[in-house]
Amino acid sequence: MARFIDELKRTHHCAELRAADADKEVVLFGWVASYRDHGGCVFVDLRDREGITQLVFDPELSGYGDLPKKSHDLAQAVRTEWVIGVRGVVKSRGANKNPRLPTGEIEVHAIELTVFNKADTPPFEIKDDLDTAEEKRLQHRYLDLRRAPLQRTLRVRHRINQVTRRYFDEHGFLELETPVMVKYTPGGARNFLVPSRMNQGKFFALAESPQLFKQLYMVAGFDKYFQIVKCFRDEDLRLDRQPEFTQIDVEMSFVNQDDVFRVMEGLVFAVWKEVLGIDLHEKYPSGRFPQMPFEESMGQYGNDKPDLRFGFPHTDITDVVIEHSGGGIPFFKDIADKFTSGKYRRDLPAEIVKALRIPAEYAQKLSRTEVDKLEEFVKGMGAKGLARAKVDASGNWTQSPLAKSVTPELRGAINAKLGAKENDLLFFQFGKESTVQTVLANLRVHLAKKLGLIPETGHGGKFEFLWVVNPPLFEYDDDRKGWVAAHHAFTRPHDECVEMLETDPGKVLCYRYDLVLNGFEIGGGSIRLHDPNVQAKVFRALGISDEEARAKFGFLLDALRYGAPPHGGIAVGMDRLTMLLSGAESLRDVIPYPKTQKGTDLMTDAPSDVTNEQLAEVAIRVVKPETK
RNA sequence: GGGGCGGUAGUUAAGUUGGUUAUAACGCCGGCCUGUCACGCCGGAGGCCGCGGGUUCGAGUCCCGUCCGCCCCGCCA
Repeated sequence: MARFIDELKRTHHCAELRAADADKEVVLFGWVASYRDHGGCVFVDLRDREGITQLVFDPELSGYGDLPKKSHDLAQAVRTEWVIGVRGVVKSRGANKNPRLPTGEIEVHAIELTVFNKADTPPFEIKDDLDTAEEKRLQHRYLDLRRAPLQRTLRVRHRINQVTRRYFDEHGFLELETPVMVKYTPGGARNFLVPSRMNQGKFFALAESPQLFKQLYMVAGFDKYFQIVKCFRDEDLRLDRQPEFTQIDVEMSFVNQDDVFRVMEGLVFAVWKEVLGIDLHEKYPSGRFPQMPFEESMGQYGNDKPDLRFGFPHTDITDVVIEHSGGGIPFFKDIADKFTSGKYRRDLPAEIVKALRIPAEYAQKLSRTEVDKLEEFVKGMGAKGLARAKVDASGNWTQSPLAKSVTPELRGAINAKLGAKENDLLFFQFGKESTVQTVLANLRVHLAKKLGLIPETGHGGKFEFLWVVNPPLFEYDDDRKGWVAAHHAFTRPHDECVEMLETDPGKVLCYRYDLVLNGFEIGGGSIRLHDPNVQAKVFRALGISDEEARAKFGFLLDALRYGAPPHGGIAVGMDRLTMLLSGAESLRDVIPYPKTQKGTDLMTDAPSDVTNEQLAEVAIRVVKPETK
């Protein structure tokens, strides 16, 4: 029988003891966060997942177990990150309280010590405000996770999971599972492939989402489903994108878009209340989040996930430029001519001109050098340059490459459309629509950060929720010169748009929606197509033949014919939600064991080579890339 | 696939126009100290300057290549 653990059980955790516990005999287990050797006595900060308790090794009291009696030897009793157990007596600290610790009123005078395990000096200190490179932290993630900030974050994840389960259970949802190993389906995100040993030469895909299976649950009559589920996408990583991530996945029958919104708003309100203690009713008294049409979002913010914590909307001035035949500016004239000659159409992707107005009060905070540097910033995103203009008292443009050539008429019209006033700063982007949108969307956020307009997230943070609604069902694919599904081919078009499926597919709007928080898309979903006739029309508009549809989605199409209820749902990015809720700056800070930007795990060194024998079992031969 | 930033003791950084012994702080080790809690004081150890090649009398520093990490575009909801 070991003395500690077998005989001496832990009585308290390290954030538990208070003045009222004075004179109790206690047993604590934990890690040595730090020690302070005062020659006679030694102070030790003992840490577990709950907090810190100060231990005192005093030669007057000690002498049992691993705790030496002589003061000189006490100094050697423990080292940082050793795992120890202590039996001792709780004592008030009297005048020596530490107000910064919850347990600061007391300390535990150690009588008996055991060293469960010694520890090598860690590669970085286990402290809250660490500035060690993320690369080093990921190599020793178990040590990084020992730090309080990450422990707090994972507790937030835990809370979100618990609140989610309780919320959906109370609202009549069933938590049902779906396969991770699924049939490969083309389109959408790239799948991770899993070779089948028993069916050599064939492959499973890791599910990029439970999409089809949750719809089949609806056909089966389960009515309300949810799942907290891992999903996998073999795409390049970003700050807010990991190849393996968690979704709160939801599907409901007999609902419209607004019904889905209400359920999800209820969940978000519950999570904010229980995790952050924030009542979102103060900001959203109706319990509802605002909604914005997709088109408006693209027009004003250049993307479908606007950060509404600050202003700076864009303005599309293509029409103004066309009206003035380019207004003396060669690049503008070139674009205007293509429209007047009929080469470009306003209803198809083309070249556009957009402007971003920074009001004088903010513009004056930007130095000329800073504004010059923006040129490099936008070039990194594919922009050819960044035309700008400072507006003077009489509406003239200064500090601008456009100032000399622009006609007073166009300048006046643009000023009027933008509401430009003295000392405002105008930025212009023109060219391919998608590039202009991306560049200005990022420039808008970049400037807001530079100007300090983006407040802290997390506790006490500012939260701006938004539903982006009614996007087009199709988007134009310039390479294929045709319409392709903007999301997937099973989103329900607005009823009044159904007849335009054949005549004017670009104008067809659909019941698809994204939940946006502070510039991040934290959820997305749609009302699904349950009517086989409309489904057939959508396939036709996409140029998908019956055979092709059958080959790709046969089982779903079959299912829809056997009595599919009207249904719809949504998936919330649980990791992003945690990131925004906890104020973390990266998804990697809220995922316990994340991948690097190259999709590798620095701790386990995955992915790794496998043997030829392993490959032979699954009938795979590695063909080395040709050497140059 | 493309653009940008970075890699120097265990960690974070400094390192001049190329110049002889590569600095500092924290950490670590040893000594002293009974009220610290970022303890204090004294001393010490610790370097493949990411890797490979080149230029040069001489490279942490300049050039070429390459690997790794991060941010962005493409891609992806």
